[in-house]
Amino acid sequence: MAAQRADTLPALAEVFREHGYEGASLALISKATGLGKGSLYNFYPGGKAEMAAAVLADIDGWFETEVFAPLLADPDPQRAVAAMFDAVSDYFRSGRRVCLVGALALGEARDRFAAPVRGYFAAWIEALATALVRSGRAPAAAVAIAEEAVAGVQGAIVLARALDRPKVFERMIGQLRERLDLQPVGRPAVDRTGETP
Amino acid sequence: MAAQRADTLPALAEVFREHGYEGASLALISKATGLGKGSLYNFYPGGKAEMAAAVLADIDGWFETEVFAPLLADPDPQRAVAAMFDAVSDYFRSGRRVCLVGALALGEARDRFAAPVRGYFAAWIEALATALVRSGRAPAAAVAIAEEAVAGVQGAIVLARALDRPKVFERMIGQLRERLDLQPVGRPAVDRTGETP
DNA sequence: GTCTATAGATCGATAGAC
DNA sequence: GTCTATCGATCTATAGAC
Repeated sequence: MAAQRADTLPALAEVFREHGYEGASLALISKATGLGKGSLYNFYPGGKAEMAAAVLADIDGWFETEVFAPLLADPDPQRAVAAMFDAVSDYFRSGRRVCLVGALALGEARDRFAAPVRGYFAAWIEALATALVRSGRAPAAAVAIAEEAVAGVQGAIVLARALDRPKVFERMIGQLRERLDLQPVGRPAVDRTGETP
Repeated sequence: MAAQRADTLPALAEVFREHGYEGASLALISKATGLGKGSLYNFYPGGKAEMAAAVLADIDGWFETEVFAPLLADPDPQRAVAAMFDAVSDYFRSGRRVCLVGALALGEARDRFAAPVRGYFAAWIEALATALVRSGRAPAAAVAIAEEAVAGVQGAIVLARALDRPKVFERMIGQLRERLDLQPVGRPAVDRTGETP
């Protein structure tokens, strides 16, 4: 059914997001991927830890190309920042979808994945701060604002899930947009369920 | 060793914070509390679920009396909001200590504790919004700002832990203080390790 | 490459002595 | 009230047939 290891990543990511690292048992993973344990260990000899690491790398790669790279390279940094908010709002399904990286940072397996977790957030903050500097902000202020925005996204996910109100996520993203002096670009909020990592 | 069930709550809370709900095995809990499984089931016949529920109730009670009530009742609402930031900064150990309620909202056991998790955040937002209204804000704006502040605290914890930089937490709390037009009251940052839930 | 069967450890929970 | 012993279930991981 799964010709390559990469084909299993979306299902794997969903299981880890929904159940956490400890809660994602091989039985759940087997059901979600449609693969027996033997097949899973064929793709991931390192077992569950390697599966989670592969998912993290996949997520990091997606953000790298879809979010961080445009922030660093788009000739119009303001537009790049606006596109970032569109992308994260889509990616996190208006807060209905958990950020696996953030959940791992809070959760039980924190030490095990400390390096990739730190790298993800550091790259995000650095890319956003770079865009803010290119749009005219002072470097020190840019970093502070970037940290505030990235943390704001994470906090919005926590709060929207805790209250079970996706509108809270949307409202907070809107507030962050305003604080970064941007308007939504109005990209259609297409449903991309299962498409992105 | 533990004369009453309440005596076990601090150790229980720490285990759940450090390992999450699924990761907090009875073996870990037994070691942290110094009690055998038999004693634990004597205090908590419902097992691990009842232990976590008791911890959540304890945390909620602490915030209710130490944070929410002053926000609602302090004759000087500005001072109450400033005291709130002092209290949460102490409580979360500058981001070194995870918010168990937030972690549960993101994590595996989300559905099981949905009601107390929602109640905690709803009470916090309502109390903060009330204080903001009493200090002169429009009701609608007060709720939006309160949500932003509560989510900001949660995001600050995620980011500070992910980056392993407590200073990030402190800086973000400072930004939130400014946004709510407040100055730190300069209460000494005493170490209260193990004292609060 | 995928499966079933199973090992070995650990899980939550219970029973019963003291 | 606290302990030890233990149950049955579930866990991760492996072995080996196909």
